[in-house]
Amino acid sequence: MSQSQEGSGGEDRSKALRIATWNVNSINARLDNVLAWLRAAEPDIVLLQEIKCLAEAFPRAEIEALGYRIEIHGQKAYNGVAILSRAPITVVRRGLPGDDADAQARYLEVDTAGLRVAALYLPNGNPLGTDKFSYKLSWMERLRRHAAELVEDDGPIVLGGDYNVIPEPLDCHDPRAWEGDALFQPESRRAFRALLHLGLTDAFRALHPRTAGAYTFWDYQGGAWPLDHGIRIDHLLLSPAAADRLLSASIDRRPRGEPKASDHTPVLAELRRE
DNA sequence: ATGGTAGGTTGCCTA
Repeated sequence: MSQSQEGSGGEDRSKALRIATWNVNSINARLDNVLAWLRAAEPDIVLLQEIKCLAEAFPRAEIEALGYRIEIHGQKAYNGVAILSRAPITVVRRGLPGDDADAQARYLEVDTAGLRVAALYLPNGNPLGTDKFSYKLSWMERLRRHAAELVEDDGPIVLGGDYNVIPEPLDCHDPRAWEGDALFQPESRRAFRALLHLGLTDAFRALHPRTAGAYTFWDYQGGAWPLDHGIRIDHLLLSPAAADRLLSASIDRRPRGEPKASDHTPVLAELRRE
């Protein structure tokens, strides 16, 4: 039997499924950067955060022209998440369950390409001692409860986004500089670990357990990017069935160095196709 | 050193 006869049906079937998350800090301010990156990186699924617009203001046509379907949970000026996929998308829910009074657009969950996928933009939580920090912690508890329900199903799930949590000292240039920050508080880190304890896998850290300097965010202020004073706060968390298919995980630093860059850069994972 | 930069509902809020 010729090897080349096996798997006839196209090279695409053997290529990995590429899923990315990127906080773009306004999709309209970032459109040229996003289009260039989509062409270069060729992801199959992209989770976007901080689109900062309602669905009707999203630059849908330009992104659809590159072959993506789009679903949006938008908000004017603040927050907002979207999911792009080369495969058909079915929306499961807009908004995180657990607080009907919460109007902030930070969560979108869909089925696409045989996966359950959520794009999330976790509250920043600064400054400490305010309702912003308590909102962050209550949002994380809502996420934990919802994720616990999701993982009861044995299917492949990807919960990706801007978690606004530095999981470990290894994930920042100078841990002392972040001591008073909501992103590095013991409560925030404990709530992140509680997600891992549900059986979720941090895709990047699982494959690069000791890699330092693997940042996804560099503040616009203080020369953080040229000094490489970054933090790793954008994460792809995988259910066991998704983690079993994990082939690679990486951070693409190039977009952060482009003109008019977002302060975040994309995180990518490759999953074996079923 | 409570600064600095960037985006949007801009002379203020969020990050």
